[in-house]
Amino acid sequence: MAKGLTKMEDNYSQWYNEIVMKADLAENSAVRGCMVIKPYGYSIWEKMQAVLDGMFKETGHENAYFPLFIPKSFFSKEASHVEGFAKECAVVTHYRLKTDENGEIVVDETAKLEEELIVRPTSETIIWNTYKNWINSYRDLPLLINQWANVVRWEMRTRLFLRTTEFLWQEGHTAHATKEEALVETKKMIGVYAKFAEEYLGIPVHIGTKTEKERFAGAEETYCIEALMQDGKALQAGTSHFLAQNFAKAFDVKFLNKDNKEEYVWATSWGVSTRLMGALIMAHSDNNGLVLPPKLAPIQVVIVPIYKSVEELDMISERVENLAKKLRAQNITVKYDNRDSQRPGFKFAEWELKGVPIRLAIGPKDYANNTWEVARRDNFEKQIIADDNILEHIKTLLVEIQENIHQKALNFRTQNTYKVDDWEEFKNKLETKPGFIEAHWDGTSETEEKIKNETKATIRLIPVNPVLEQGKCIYSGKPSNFRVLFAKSY
RNA sequence: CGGGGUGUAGCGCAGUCCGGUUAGCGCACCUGCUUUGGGAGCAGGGGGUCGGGAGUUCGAAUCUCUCCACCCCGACCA
Repeated sequence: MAKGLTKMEDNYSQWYNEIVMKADLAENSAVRGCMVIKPYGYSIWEKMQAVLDGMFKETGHENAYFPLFIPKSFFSKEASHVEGFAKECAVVTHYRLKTDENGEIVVDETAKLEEELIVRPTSETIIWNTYKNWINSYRDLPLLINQWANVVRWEMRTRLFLRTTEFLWQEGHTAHATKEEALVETKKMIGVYAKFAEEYLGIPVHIGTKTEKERFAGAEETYCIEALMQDGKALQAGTSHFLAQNFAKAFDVKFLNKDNKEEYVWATSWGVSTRLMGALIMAHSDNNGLVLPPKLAPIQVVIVPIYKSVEELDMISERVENLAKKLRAQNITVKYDNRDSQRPGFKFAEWELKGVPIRLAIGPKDYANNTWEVARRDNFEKQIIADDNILEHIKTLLVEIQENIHQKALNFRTQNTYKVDDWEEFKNKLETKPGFIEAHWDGTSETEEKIKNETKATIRLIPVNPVLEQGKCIYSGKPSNFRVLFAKSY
């Protein structure tokens, strides 16, 4: 058991916070609600970015960059959009400081902005204002743009990675000639997110649409992926919105079609954020610390030497460097932990805390026998492997660990997903064994609201292709044709 | 933003109620020696705006006011 790490079953949120900090992923900063992402944590984010960026480009998107500031007036152009974000905006009102008579630095009241600038909470408005100039003809469409950026949402309560005032994300903003094409894009991108979650994060996700209440401000349809965390709460891991012609109308973005007729452009937007870091931590980690899927681990293999003398270390180091070179040639990231200041046991514990998938140890015995001790982070199994086979073994093992992590998460989700048809059981499950609940719903916002108020559970999503079956709404008893997915959520 | 809690060395804490030597302890850090197959031992050493500001007092980590930050529970949200 890791020293000083709170157990997940004793206090889940404390366990989470400790992993984030002890594994050197991030820490709180001097600014309320804003975190410092530390190098180890940031390198995981960089890996996520690289993979996602590649997937966006494969699907025809290009990167661009739009301003951090948005004129206040832009927000009022789309009614539901402003309503959704107004309560959590940072506003820039002045552009100068001065030293007052007491030598204090104060805001120079004479330097007041004519129109306040909003620090973007999301970029639909500034982007659609720009698209107006870019789009004239159907030949300019589709316009497939993504931007990597930081955004600010002034949340009341923040948590490292899960909800910070400033966060990093990507936001795709596409423009299309037809509704059908925009809908295809919306679904395509939620598919990209789901593939990324399953294959890279190793997190199984459900795909579906949000209810009207939970929909993005300004969207006509919101697709989402939802994942289950180890405390039985759901986490929205990515969203893709069909914005219809709402923003085109708000910003007057029209194009001439082949028949020389003016039409409004159809829009989508989609995003994932550093919240994925939170998902990654909460989905896989254990009481020994972080567990990273090999595909996203900054260090895939760590090598710890065991020695008694400098001569012994030199001998071992030569063999280690030899293997490290071969591993790097296969694009496997290796860390040789030859610090003399720490003993092996300390290093073992530390690299487990940091989630490194594979640990190799080599001491005099292994050196003499031409072997390596191989330990996996996901299930703690140890094996002695001959030097001749070590390269192939590691390659296979990395694949195996990636799969095993995903499988474990999938098993967990299966064991914590319940079909419930009785209201009392519904409430009881949420209190005693939270997880996903598949239940019938009458399709009304009133019922959704009442269920939320009485149980804290929300409809996470409406399945894309629901299994049709006759049933009765868990709350109202009214008829329903399929089940929706309920859970308590982050 | 409402309720509760916390803030003393890099980390974890004692001291605060009841003001009074030079503010302690453990881990970490530095030096040396011995060690090294699951979080080493001994010896020596360095490090403090007691969260910030103002006030009460001969004297404040301790009392008062105020501001800030963090944690937990709600409401809001990715």
